[in-house]
Amino acid sequence: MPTDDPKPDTHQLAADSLKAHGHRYSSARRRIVEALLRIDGPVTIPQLVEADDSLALSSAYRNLSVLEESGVATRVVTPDDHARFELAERVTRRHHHHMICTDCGDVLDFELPESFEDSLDRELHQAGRSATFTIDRHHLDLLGTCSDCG
Amino acid sequence: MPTDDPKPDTHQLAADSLKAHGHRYSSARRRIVEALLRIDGPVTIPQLVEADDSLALSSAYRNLSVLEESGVATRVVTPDDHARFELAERVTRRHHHHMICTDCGDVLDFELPESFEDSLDRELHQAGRSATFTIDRHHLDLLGTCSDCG
DNA sequence: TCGAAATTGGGAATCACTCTTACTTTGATG
DNA sequence: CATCAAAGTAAGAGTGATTCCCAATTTCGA
Repeated sequence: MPTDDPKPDTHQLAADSLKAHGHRYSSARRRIVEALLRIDGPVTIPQLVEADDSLALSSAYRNLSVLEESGVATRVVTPDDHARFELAERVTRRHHHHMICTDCGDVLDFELPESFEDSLDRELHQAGRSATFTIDRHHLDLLGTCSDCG
Repeated sequence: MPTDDPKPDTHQLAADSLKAHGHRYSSARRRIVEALLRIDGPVTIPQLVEADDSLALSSAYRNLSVLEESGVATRVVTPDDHARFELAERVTRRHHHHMICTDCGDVLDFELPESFEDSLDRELHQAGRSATFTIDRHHLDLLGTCSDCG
C-alpha cells in the first residue's frame, strides 16, 4: 500500500470525502468519477452523459454538485454557457491551469514550473494582504485558440 | 489635450470604437458607460439597471453585447450565474485581475507589479508554445473571502 | 434482515438571457 | 432644412441550461 502511488485509489478518496460530508458513494457517483477519470479535462454535463448513457441528466447535475461540495470534483467556469467539471486537485494531486479555446470552447490542462507557482503564490498573497482578502485558491486561465481551431 | 491623461476621454474612445464597428454611441450606451465608470468593478446587468433606472433590461443586455464586441466593455465570468461587465482594459488603460468573493459573489480589481506581469507573460507563452495554443489574453483570479464577508 | 435515510430519475419549473417586432431616433444627403 | 433609411429602443415572448419535485428504489447501520 504505497503512500506515494502516482495513481492513488481515486475511488477510495472519493468515498472518504463523500462520507466526511455525509454522503454515500453510490453507483451513479462512481460512474461519474470513472467517466471523469476516463475523459481527462473539464467536460460539460451533456458530454459526460453522452460518455456514459446510463447517467441521468438530472442526477448528473445533482451529483456533480454533491461531488463538488465534497471536494471530489471542481466546477470550471468558462465563457461558454455550459458548466464544466473535472476531478479536484485534492484527488488528482496535481495543480494545473486551463487553456480555453474561445472558438470551440474546449478546455485543456497545463502546468507551470513549481518554482514559478511559488513566486506566483507570493505575489498573490501580497496582493490579498493589501486588500484584506482571504485567498482560498487561484485560477490562471489562458484564452485563445487551440491547435484544432488555429 | 494631453495624450497621457490619467483619465483619458473615455466617451471619445467609446464613440470611436463603436463607430469602427459600425455602431453609434447612442444615449443609452453612453448612460451604460457612465454607470460603469461610476460603479467601478464588474457589475451584473440587474445591478447596472438598478444603478440607473432609465435603462431597460433588454436594451442593457443587447447594448452590453455591442459594447463588448466593439472592445469597450469586457464580460467577466464568475462562479455565480450572473454575467458581469466592466470597462475594457483598452479603455481604462490598466491591466488588472480579479478577487472574487465566494461568499457574496462580489468582484474586486487588483493589479500586480509590472515586472511580475512580464515574467508571467513569459511563462505563459512558453506553456502556450508547447501546447500549440495561440494565446490571446490571460485571466488571473483570486477566489476567497472579501473583507465584508470575512 | 429491516427500516430509516439517502439516492435516483423523469418531467415540470425556473430564471438569466436572447430574440422578435413595432416604434422612435439619428444623421447623411440632396 | 426636409427626407428617409439605417440604427437604436424596449416590452414581452421564447430559449435553454440548470434546478426542483416526488414517487420509486437503493443503501447501510443496527
